[in-house]
Amino acid sequence: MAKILVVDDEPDALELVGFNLKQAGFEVVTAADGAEALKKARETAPDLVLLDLMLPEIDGLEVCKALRRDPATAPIPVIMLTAKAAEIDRVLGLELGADDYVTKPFSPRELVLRVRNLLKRRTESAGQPEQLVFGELCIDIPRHMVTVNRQRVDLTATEFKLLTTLALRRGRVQSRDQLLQDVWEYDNVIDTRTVDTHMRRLREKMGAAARYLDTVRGVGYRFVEN
Amino acid sequence: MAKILVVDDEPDALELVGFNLKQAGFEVVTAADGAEALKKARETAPDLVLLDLMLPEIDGLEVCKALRRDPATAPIPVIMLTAKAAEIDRVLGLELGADDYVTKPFSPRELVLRVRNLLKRRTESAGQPEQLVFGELCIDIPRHMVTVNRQRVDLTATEFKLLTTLALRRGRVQSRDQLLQDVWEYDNVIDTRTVDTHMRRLREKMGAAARYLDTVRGVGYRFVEN
DNA sequence: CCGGCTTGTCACGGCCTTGTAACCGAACGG
DNA sequence: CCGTTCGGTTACAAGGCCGTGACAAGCCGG
Repeated sequence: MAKILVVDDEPDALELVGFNLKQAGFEVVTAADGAEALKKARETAPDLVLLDLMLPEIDGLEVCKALRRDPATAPIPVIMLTAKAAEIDRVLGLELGADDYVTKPFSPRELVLRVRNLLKRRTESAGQPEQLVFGELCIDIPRHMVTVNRQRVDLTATEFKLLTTLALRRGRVQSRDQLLQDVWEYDNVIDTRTVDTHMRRLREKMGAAARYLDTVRGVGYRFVEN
Repeated sequence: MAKILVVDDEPDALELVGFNLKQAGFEVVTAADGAEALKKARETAPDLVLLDLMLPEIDGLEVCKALRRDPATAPIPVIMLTAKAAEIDRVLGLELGADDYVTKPFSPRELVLRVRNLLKRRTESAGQPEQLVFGELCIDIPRHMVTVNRQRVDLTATEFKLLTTLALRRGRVQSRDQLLQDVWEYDNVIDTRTVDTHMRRLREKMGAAARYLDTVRGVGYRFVEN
């Protein structure tokens, strides 16, 4: 699902938070101090950072500021973890760029809820188009529905994901390996020829609209407009 | 249908507006000055106020402001009636809380149209609809009641929430995880197959109306209209 | 304290999806 | 013009997904 960097100097807290997030289906990366946090934030490109306010050496607020200064990590939302519920700290944290805060002790539910909310807000405001229309072809992502000439086309889950992945990166050629990563999600046990079979099934089902699916010999596939 | 309070000091105008609104099927209450308007607004709880800008003693703008100050009348939409088309007045009126304005002389059609539009906007923006009707299926959210072909269907709390969650996001496919989040509220201990069991129970109870509950293999469930 | 209702889990089975292998035509390079 | 490589096509077996029935634990009213 989403990758989360958890920063806390107490191993117990790290363990607890990590466990709950993993339970909720998140991928978890940890860091024990500010320097490590900044390093891992750049290296692993997490979708969200859970940052303890109280850290040795570098303060949590400093880490937050540093994250914001680095263009590579600036857009990553930060949730501050703090034991003090003091309003000053909250405001300060928000002013310094934290997107939300949770006070210790927190319930796992609350934590997961905050994380999910923040991620949802981000992805929503990132605003991927919900509907892709190319001539007679219409792809409605939330409805999981594809039509060609107003006629419904029945696609399986994998076929749909393959089509949308190509359509969202239209124009750009995607290698089979790339597609396996995006559509099959890092299941690199899978043969690259599998992609070909799925492309064939897609083309067969899409009839006239198959012309949007272009093969680039020796490289991969691409979605062509027009 | 809806109750409308018309405020104007000229009896002729009152008569004219009242007649047209009644013709259009509205219930009409009248007031000849600001004091009476405020009194009747509190007493009769109209769905909308049609307010002349030029009033003796208390100005229309003052009446509008007063309506907004009183919590009992604050949410009622106000349409301002004015002879001067001056932009300043319009902005002022809107800033002071009027929701729309109509300039005199106005056509009855225009007036009724504005009233209808404003009422529609209000009920729509009042957030979620209270009743969802799809052919033979009727879901009454505040009453926690579902009927199919005018026949009551007895749903448990979970079943009802599952149905309304799907119906409110109708069209969109919801993954099992998403449904667990929305219906079971972040109790992430629960098995995703539980959703299937509840869907089965829902379908069983809903008889003919089960056709609205659509399975999207490999993805989740969705509520389909028609 | 009992009995019924709600609710989460599990096992079973059919069907569809899906990954892979084999075959073959097309493209490409020399 | 031929050989090689790449990708389209076909067929198939394994496995996943989901509907279904059954069941036990929890909860609540009587």
